[in-house]
Amino acid sequence: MSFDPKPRWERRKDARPQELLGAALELFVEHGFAATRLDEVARKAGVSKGTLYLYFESKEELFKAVVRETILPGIVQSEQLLAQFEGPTEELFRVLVTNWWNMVVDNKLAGLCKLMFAEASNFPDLAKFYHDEVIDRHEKMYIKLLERGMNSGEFRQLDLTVMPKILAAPMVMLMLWTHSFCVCEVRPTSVNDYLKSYMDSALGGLLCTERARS
Amino acid sequence: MSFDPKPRWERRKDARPQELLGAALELFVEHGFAATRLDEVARKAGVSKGTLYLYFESKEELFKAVVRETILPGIVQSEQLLAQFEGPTEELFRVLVTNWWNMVVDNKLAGLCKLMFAEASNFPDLAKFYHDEVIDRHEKMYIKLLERGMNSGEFRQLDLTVMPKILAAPMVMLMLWTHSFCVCEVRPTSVNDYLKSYMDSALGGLLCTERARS
Amino acid sequence: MSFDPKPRWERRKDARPQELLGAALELFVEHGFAATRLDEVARKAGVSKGTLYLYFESKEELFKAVVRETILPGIVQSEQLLAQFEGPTEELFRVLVTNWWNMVVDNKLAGLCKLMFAEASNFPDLAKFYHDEVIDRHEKMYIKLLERGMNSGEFRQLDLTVMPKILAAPMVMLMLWTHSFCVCEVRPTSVNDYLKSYMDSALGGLLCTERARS
Amino acid sequence: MSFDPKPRWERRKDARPQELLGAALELFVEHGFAATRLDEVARKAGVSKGTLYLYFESKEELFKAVVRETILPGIVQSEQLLAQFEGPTEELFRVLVTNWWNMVVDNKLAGLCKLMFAEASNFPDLAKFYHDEVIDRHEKMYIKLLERGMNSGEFRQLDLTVMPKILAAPMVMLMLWTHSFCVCEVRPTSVNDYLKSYMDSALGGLLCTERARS
DNA sequence: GATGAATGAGTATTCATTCAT
DNA sequence: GATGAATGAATACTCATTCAT
Repeated sequence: MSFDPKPRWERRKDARPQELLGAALELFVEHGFAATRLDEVARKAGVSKGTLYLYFESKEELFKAVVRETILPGIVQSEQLLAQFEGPTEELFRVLVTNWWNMVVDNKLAGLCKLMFAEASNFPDLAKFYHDEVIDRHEKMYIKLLERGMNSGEFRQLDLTVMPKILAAPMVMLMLWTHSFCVCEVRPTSVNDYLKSYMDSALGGLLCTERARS
Repeated sequence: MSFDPKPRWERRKDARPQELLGAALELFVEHGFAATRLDEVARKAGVSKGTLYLYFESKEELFKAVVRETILPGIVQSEQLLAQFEGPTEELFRVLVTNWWNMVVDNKLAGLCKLMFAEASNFPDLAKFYHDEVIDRHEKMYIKLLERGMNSGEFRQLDLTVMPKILAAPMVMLMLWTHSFCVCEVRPTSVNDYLKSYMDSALGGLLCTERARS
Repeated sequence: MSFDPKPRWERRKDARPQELLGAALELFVEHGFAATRLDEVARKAGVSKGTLYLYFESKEELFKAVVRETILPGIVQSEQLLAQFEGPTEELFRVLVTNWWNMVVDNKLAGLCKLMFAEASNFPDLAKFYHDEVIDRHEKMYIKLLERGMNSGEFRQLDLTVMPKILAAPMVMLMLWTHSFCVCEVRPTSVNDYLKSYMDSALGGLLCTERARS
Repeated sequence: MSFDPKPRWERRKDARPQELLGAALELFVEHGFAATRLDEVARKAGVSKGTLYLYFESKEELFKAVVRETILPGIVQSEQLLAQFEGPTEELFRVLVTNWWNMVVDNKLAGLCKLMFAEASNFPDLAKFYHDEVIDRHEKMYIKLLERGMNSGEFRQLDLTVMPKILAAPMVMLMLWTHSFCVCEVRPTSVNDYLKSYMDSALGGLLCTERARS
């Protein structure tokens, strides 16, 4: 007969950081940086408040770690897709968009994106990081995409300094949307309809009229 | 006999100083809700801290009042424009967009918009108000605009449940942008170029190919 | 009939700082800097914890204020005495010593002195202040005293770089004593005996005059 | 048959590492009791934090052990010196003083002394120990010294209840000095000059022998 | 024995809110 | 009405102590 005393705590050095980041991610996304209590993060992660400080120097560092750990994996995937795709640029665009949303929908990426917009001005260095590692890389991808289309004659001539932002806007808004005004959304939008109309109208604006006509 | 409709929110004083709301608006936009100190608001408005409480029940109520008071004026102007305009829908679209940005650029509307996205989940009733009074009315305007274009044969057939959001996204993003990642923007975007490309590509997606060709 | 409701608190802008400093002085002297809780200081002063922060920016600033406010008055008095005294230097010495102790005995000066020795290394800038404003001025007084005695032929030639410290030591120790090991003092020393023997031996030394003469 | 007196405090382990006490001594002296982190003590001693608790029940016990272990060796040496010395009492006094400082200067005794004055009121039982084992024994030594001088006719008649304290004061102050206001000492005192003047004036006093005689 | 991850009570500090003046 | 001194609940962070490994 084995006696199984419930230990007061467990040693989980390796698993801890991810558990803490996970709990923090969820709460930061839900309440924002300031309104998230470290007490609550600790409780959600099933540890004591002090344990947080074994792994992160401060609330701010925890926040930064959350952003860094969560954001990067997604961006790499898109970059690979762009590099490897063969076929018409229009299709590549549709693939990228679909893939983007699939990546975003099942983790907290969208919430994190909202969080960054909300807190960027309070954390300039984090904003810099996010800008350089996420926004900028994303824009570079879009530039490559547009250049590909323009070079092949599929797309019309476009202003590459502003089009990436314009093109990405409806996708970013979709992400923000689902974490801000979801609370009061009366007619929940069909994401599939949204994506379809977005891709259609975006391409309508991108494609050469010559081609669009055919 | 005058009809006196009960307003949605109650003016506690007839002479409620706009200075308080003005100071609060600026600081809320600059620092966010949580990081804004009432001390600072009072100082900026040139009153004592206690005075704030003569006019607003709490920090939250002050925030709500700021949003409510500041947001509405803008939306009316656009609605009037839409109702009165005569001429091609394409031109109406360009006028609306230009007007939107002009309205937004010289007051704190853009910052307030960012603030709403950041705080919506913490203030459900405010989110509801914002959704109903701003987002929804804005979407209704866009629906009217699109219907006008579709009815006249200028625009192709569009999904009116999602296109308003998609169409507005680049404008909303422009507003968010200028209050979030401005701190680290290395290549400041030309707003004029942005608006031009936005209108061109949006119309490219909206217009009938037949017309777009000509 | 007057109704006398007990007010939740009283406005005492002018009296507060002294009350706070008084309470803080007593507790700092009793427990040292680190072991003194601001909670307790506030309670002793009859205010809430927050009130402390209306008058002092931090625990450290409170500590500094306590030292500054309490120390200086005493030193001025001794300086005046030295400047005005007429008569033999030996008598001046006895007057200064007696006066010193009288100043010290009825307020918390002695405790503050102990405190400074204990905390000096933790508060370098405060140590500097104390050194310059208290120790140094005190030494200058002793130098004047000794010079006076040497010039008049009353005192023998003395090393003025070290004698002030040596001469003051028994007095300083007496102050420290009463605030450190008082807790375990089995045979309480008679201060009068102490002062008498101190003055006698300081003036005359240990040796028999017969022997000293030879 | 060996007599095994129960020691006043119990060694918990035969091999109780002196390294722990050494590291603790240094840090306690440097930062004071409260500001010394056990983390740091452990790191300096090259052990883990938990290990400290194998040897000492608590931070307080560690502190007490540090004081007890460090203090005693010094005092014995002086006692032996006093018992064995043959020659004039004046010379014995000079030998004792010189020896005292030599003992103190190269270990942390002086720092520990300062520490005791600072913390005595927080550790009454430690204060008692220090008082009985250090201060009292020291005073008894001085009493013997003075009696020796008085009996031999070298010293004049002195109040033995207070003179030991008075006589020791400049030495104690020298120890405190070097660990308190050293941080802001502008004109560093020469210890040799200090000791010389101390011994001279203690023995001879301030007054001219000519005048003292009369 | 030794380790160091985990704990959680404790404390300085902040700031929205109240209310005596 | 206006003020700003006073409040005290709330919270980030620390660190002596414990105990699973």
